Amino acid sequence: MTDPAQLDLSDFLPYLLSQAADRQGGAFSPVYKDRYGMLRTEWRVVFHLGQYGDLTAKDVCNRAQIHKTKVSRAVTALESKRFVSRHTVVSDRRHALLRLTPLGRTAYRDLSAAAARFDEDLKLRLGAADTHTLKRCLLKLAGKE
Amino acid sequence: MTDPAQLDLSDFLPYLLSQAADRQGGAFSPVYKDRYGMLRTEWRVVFHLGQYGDLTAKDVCNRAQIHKTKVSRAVTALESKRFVSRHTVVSDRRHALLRLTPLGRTAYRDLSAAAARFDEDLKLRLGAADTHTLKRCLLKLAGKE
DNA sequence: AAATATTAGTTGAAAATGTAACTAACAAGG
DNA sequence: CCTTGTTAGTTACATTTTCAACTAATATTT
Repeated sequence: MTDPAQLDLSDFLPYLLSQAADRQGGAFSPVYKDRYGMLRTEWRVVFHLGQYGDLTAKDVCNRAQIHKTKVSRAVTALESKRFVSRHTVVSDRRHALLRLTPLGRTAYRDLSAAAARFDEDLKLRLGAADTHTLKRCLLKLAGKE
Repeated sequence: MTDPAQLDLSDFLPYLLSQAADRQGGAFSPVYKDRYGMLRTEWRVVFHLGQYGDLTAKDVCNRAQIHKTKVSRAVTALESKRFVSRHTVVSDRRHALLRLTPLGRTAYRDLSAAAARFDEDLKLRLGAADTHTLKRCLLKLAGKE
């Protein structure tokens, strides 16, 4: 019933990517979920603010390639959990800079340390050379080469 | 404001994986969406049935690592669109084998050919050697080594 | 064979997401 | 200024996903 003239499932890159992303994303999610009650998008916003300093929601959208409605909702949630505060820009009141609160910063440090360990672990499993190639390919496929 | 002692965002594998998966998955989705009005899970079910022949919903869940409720709803949709038919197993009436209809088989052939072209294209962009390493790594990360 | 446990699959309610329409603030042309 | 256009961000509504409870069929235990 199989059709060898066609593609092998385990050879289709979008499928492999999504399987690997689901699995690894799922393996990491308990860290931000259980420790801080964050959703994935919230954790990403925190990650970006921690890495790049204060950003507007728009900046986060552009850098992380997340839709503005998702970011908007994540920020609202992060604000109500006191991880992030908003600061309207006086010179253009359409913009609001997002800033980690002390609580948010603590969470960021903890989470990014956990992420670094997680990543280190994967590197050990894959080997340095393959990890390097893998990340280079993924950057390309993510459209950020 | 950045924190170099911590992890670089573009180095965190789960993040890279999800970015690459989103991008490539998004690039392929118009194919099954526009041509056959399928959702991603529906396309995956069709893909599995086309590749491995008749399977139960449970089989699809196991192979594709999709939750049973998602598969159940995808199958209902595929059935109403006449891509798939159900066949209760007489020896154990809890099971129902899923089978592509002629329409479903035609769709599968078309889609898997499109997928093969898509994949071939990516291979060209990444190069054969990197593609090979990439897929090997992804299989490992997907837990299917 | 009756009671209990498992397994396949479905369904309903709640949460999350996507799409489109919206508001508010600024910019630019007339 | 005053229409028109653009940009940042929110909100409303429809679609999807998730989680938990459920049904139906079979297996197991007593």
